[in-house]
Amino acid sequence: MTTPDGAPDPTTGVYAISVAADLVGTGVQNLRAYEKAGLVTPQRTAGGNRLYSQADIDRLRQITALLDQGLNLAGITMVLDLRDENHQLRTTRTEQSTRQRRTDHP
DNA sequence: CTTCTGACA
DNA sequence: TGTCAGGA
Repeated sequence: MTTPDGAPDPTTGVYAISVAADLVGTGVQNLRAYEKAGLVTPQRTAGGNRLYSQADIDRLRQITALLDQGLNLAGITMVLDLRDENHQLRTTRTEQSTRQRRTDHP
């Protein structure tokens, strides 16, 4: 089930674990370890194969970057959680504030 | 491709 | 603790 280098499967639009691994620059075993730690949650095929989307690849890149900076998996979990949480808060807040600004200064 | 297990810095 | 290697 090997996919061509760097190219996502056209039918599924996602990467196999092997291409995701050397795309990020690590082994497949580590990616499973990251999933076990809850750092990434790739979808699964009917056969049980992991399907890494482009968003998952970006997430994996952030993980390795944070890993190089000396954080452990627990720390990275907090960072990514806070990052998602803050993103939600920011988007809702900017929507409200723009709505507020329009009413304050028409 | 999957899971599990053991070993190393 | 995270990473890597081998085998089912």
